Parts: sequence; C-alpha cells; structure tokens
Amino acid sequence: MHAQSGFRQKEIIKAALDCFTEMGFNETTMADICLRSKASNGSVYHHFKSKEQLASAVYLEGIREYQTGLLGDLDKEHYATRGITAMIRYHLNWVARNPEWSRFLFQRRHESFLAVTEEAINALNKDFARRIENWFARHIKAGSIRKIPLDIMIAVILGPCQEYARLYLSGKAHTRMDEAVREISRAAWAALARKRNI
Amino acid sequence: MHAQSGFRQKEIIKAALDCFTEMGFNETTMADICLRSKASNGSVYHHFKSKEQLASAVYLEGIREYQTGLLGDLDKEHYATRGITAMIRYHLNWVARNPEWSRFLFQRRHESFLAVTEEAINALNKDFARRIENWFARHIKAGSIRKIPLDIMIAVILGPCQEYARLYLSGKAHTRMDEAVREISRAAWAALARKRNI
DNA sequence: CCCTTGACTAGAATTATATTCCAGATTATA
DNA sequence: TATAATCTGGAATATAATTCTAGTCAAGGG
Repeated sequence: MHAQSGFRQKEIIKAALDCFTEMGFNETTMADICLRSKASNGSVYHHFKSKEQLASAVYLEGIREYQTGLLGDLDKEHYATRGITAMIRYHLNWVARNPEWSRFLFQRRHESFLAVTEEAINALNKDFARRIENWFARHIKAGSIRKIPLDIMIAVILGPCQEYARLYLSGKAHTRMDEAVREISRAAWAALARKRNI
Repeated sequence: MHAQSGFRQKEIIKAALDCFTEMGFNETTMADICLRSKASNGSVYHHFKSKEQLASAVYLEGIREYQTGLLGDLDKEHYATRGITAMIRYHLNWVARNPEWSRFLFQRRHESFLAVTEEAINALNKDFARRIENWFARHIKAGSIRKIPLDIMIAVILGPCQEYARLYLSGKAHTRMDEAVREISRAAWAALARKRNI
C-alpha cells in the first residue's frame, strides 16, 4: 500500500469537509480540494467519481458517526424521561463538538448530490429509524409516553434541537447549551409525558 | 416600457424557482433558466448580476411573503394559546400551499449565495423578529406564558413545525396535516404554558 | 420630427471549473 | 522477478457561468 490503504481517501474527505465549511459547497472547486489534500486531480477522481460523490462520501461518514453514538447513549437508558433527555443532550453535544460536520450534515440534508449514495444512506437511516422506533414503542406500551404518531414524536423532540442548533451554529443563540438541554428536555417531556407533569 | 416594467424580472424569478425545484439549484444552468423564462442570456444578466444574486432574489421574494402573512395572523390573536396555534397552523399551511417556495426557503436558508442580499434579508428578519418578540413579551408579562429565553421559545414552537414540514415535503409524514397542527400545538402549549395543563 | 438617452435584449466571445484521459509509478502477489 | 491491480500526475476536453459588444425600443427635449 501507499502509506495505508484508504489513507488518501480519508485525507481527501477531510480536506473536502474543511473546504466546504470554509467556503461553502458551491464555492469550493476541485482544485481547492486537491491543494488542501495534497492529492492530484487524477488521484481525487480515482477515489471519487465526481464532486457530488465526494460530497456524498463526506455526508455518509458524518451521519454514521452521529447515529451510532446516539443509539449507544439511548440504549443505556431504561426510563423514558432519561432516554429523551439523553437524546437531546447527545444531539446538542454532538453539534457543539462537531460544528463542521453538523453544518454539513444538517444543512446539506436535502442536496440532490446525495442521490449518488442513496442506497447506502437509506440503509443507515432505515436501521436507525427501526431502533428508535422500538425504543419508543416499548415506552408507549409501558404507559410512560403518550401514544402519538412517530413522525410527530420525532418532530417534537428533534425539531427544537435542530432549531436551537441552527441558531447556535450561526452564533445567534443566547442561551448556554447546558441550559438549552434542560429547557428543551423539559419541553419535550411536558409534551410527551402520559401523566400531567411540570 | 417593454410590455410592463419588471415583467421580465418576475418571469425570470418564476422560471428560476421552477427550475430549482425541478432539478435542484446546482443542477439548473443559466441556459435552463433562459429557456424556461424565454429571456435571453443577456437579458437575464441585465436583471441579475449572477446566478447567486438571482437565487437571492427568489429567496427574498419568498421570505417576504411568508413573514407578512404570519405576522398578520399572529396579530389577530389576543390569547396566548390561540396565538401559538395560529403560528403553527400558519406555518404548516403555508408549507402545504407553497411547497416549491418552502423547499427553497427552508433548505437553502444557509446558502452562501444569500450573502449577496444579506442586508435586505437582515432588514426583513430584524423587523420580523422584533414583532414576534413583542408578542411574546406581552404574554410573558401577562403571565400566560412561562418566562423562557426567546431562542428556546422559537426552537420549541418552530422546530417541530420545521421538522414535520421536512417530513411532509419529502413524503415521509404519515400524520395528516390538520392533525399535525393539533398535536404540535398541544405539545408547544404543554411546554410553554405557565400553569399546569393537559 | 429628429436626436439623444436610458432601459432593455440578443447572442457571440471569454473564462472558470468539472471531468476525462492516458501514461507512468507503486505495491501486492504469484 | 514478473505481472496485475491500484494509484498518481497532469494535460486535454467539455460544460456552464460570466462578460462584452452591438444593437432595439420607448419617451422626452429641442
């Protein structure tokens, strides 16, 4: 192998992410990515068949990291309240720790370039959704969470996180993150709890 | 004037939005826009100095329409509960009625091309934010809504709308929209009400 | 009525950038 | 070591944005 197999590939993905965060997706040229990754044009195109596919690869790398971590944290929690808080905390912490990935993942979510890796992304999402769904089903059955359609559930829990994260990433959030976790968790729990609650 | 002043301009904006929705921003070429709007290359560049600026104009047109409508609905409501429901209903209805604008506005929100019209956008947003802020301040003062930082408030109300809208627009929402309005309103109210509530 | 001006339109020329191509280098393996 | 597979470099090509030049058209002043 040259150095390590996959080494170049990772270098290029890293460089691409850096460029995308610094200058935006449309603005970064392949030449920028070559320069930053110290790989030649030919090399980049050997590993990724287009700018779009490279962007997809960046996306995939990020989403995988995010999802596995979230599921890890969630599975540790057996009480509904704590599980929901854990999700919210995980999401916001992840954003704080990985601002570049976050920007890319959450803002590029609907880019058409993702079509290139659609199957891979769908596979990831499907498994992720299934496991999240199971967790909720368990708690609805047990009676600790109100019976609400899953899409609404997701909207009520993740929506506020996303919106706060958006503000946070653009420097427009005033509330500290730990307080945001508390407040958003409280809101989510008030909305989802079976019994009356503060 | 040729025909009507500003007529060409509007034609071009309309054509651009159509192209963007059908093929995505990156994928549509200026040639596509010329073809669809029946304007020549030169004409398009006479009215808009770049593809980016054209996209900005599209964005601006949409956001203005959205914001004025929302404020209109909100100002009609004097009870806190009803105001919050009105906001949520307005948002989701707007998305349902204007899927193309919605996709463009909410997905392109962070595109760097917006920098071109930054001042105009900031001016709109600033006024919008001020008026929203006043509405909430009134109700917090009156004691009907818990005292929560504004960014969290926005996150808790608009976040779920956005997330549901995203699912809706990509055809992944299962819950009907009128039910979504009810559920999300209930959730928001549970989270924000000063007194215990269902 | 003619001339000038400014707003607008057309399409060709230019430039920037993504993509393709191919020759050569490096590594793994037989 | 021979050979195939993988990888790299950079030039050549293609595509699409942008600029440029030469107009057309309507309105108003002299």
